[in-house]
Amino acid sequence: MNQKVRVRFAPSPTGGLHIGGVRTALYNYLFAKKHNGSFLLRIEDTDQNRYVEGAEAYIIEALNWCGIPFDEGPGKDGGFGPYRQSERMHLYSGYAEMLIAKGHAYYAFDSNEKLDFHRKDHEKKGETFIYNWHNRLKLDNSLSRSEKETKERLTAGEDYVIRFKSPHDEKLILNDIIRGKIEINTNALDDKILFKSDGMPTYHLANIVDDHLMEISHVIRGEEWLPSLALHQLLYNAFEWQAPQFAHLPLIMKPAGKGKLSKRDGGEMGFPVFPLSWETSKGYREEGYFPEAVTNFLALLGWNPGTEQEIFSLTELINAFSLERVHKSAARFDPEKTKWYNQCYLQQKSDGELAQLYLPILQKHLRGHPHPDQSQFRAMAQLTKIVSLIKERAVFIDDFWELSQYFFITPTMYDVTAVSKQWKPDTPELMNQLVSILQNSQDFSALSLENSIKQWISDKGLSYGKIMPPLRLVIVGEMKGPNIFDVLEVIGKAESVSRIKNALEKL
RNA sequence: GGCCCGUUCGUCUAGGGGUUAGGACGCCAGGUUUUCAUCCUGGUAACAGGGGUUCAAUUCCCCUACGGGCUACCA
Repeated sequence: MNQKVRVRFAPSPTGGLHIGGVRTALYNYLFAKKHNGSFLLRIEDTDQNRYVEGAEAYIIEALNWCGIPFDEGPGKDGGFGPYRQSERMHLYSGYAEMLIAKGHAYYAFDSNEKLDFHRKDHEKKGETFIYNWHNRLKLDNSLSRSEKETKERLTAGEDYVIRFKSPHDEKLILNDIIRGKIEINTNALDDKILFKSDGMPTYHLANIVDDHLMEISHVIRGEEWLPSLALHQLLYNAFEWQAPQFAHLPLIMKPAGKGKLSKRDGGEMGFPVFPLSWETSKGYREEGYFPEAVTNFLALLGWNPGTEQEIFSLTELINAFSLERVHKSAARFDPEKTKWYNQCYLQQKSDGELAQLYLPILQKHLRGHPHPDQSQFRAMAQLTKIVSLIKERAVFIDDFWELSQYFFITPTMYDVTAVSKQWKPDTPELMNQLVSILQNSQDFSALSLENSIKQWISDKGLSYGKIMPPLRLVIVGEMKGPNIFDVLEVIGKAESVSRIKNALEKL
């Protein structure tokens, strides 16, 4: 590659960025970093009607949260700005005129109503109305009217659009890094509008002009753009510009049902489709996913390095990534696997780091839950210990509370089926004896407790089954959790004893 | 309808003219942990169909089916 790699992610600020868009951004980012290139963010806000306040800030925040910040973009000028198309409006009309001057575009005056009528009329006959070579001379435009008339109507201020004059009977050979050679007959193409009557360029014009001006070397975008590739190539040819290389990414499909993943699927299907919450729809961040997990599963959705490795840091992804190994076929999104990724990343984190993340959540839960020993559990060392005991059961940090609440709050309810199964007539007496053993323990460490309790069990000729399950039941409240001796050590002698006594009263 | 793209276990995928078609998620079973979970071991399950080409096709070509995208003065 002799040209400097410059790629762009070019969303339109119409709402929250959905996860497919994040993947497109990610692939652009990985490709740029892999080739020491630049990753730009360009805001394509040429459609005033669909503009949504706050969407741009959302996109930037989402990219940053994912750990894939852009090198150039709004607020980060790299010499190719501005990066919002609304701030580049002065550029586009000149290029549209240039195309007209070269005979590659023309003015068209057809009203929306008229075109709608043609479309409906064709539809009735089972045909499709295409505005192109076969009928453009029968329609109302500068090709079908005299130069004089066109000029008059333009100066009179009549509404017009500028259309691209798609060639007739040409065979176009397009190239896509992922899909290879694609042949298209230009006869099926329509004369796309490049410049709207409101004075705004359409996507097609603005996109090509900006990609050229910003010296974009590779256009990496979703497959929904594949049908426009011919037009875009034709535009580059018409301008006599060198086109960038193209790579069209496979779409991400809904986990169930038909069609591509859309912004609405999140709420309906019970998993996030947004990186960050957007309006009423929860985001991956708010649901407790780690950004590393999100980028990891997204990267592997539609691409893989050909090895059996599944866990990749961002740096590893950069090193391993290549567009050639991106798939051609669409991938169905799998929420279960995304959870698995999160679980992997959670297990990889240190107990101390997890404790830090848990602390605010814990404090929220503990509010309004008076506990005599609450202060001691706020000590980070203690919390780190608790986290180390429970984390293997967790997928999200939020799971920690459910998994550890009995460390902080004395159980008041006992699992009913466990009670009927474990609480025998002689259990209270045995528990009483256990209380005195605990009370007499000088060393309340897990190891020492385990020794003395096991010693007692074997001295008395008791079975573990008579002691251990009921002990867990009275300490935890249910038949779950880490090693019971570790739990005893953490909650301490006084609390351990009082929990047994509580249970003796209640059961 | 037209144009374009695609098709390997339920899902994500590896592979590629001769393989016991490999891995991961999920699911199931066993082991460990006297609990739960983790972990380990094993199991389940796939080349859409039909024609070619070839000594040989899941792999190459064609057709069909199915899936998907586009078909706006939206991106």
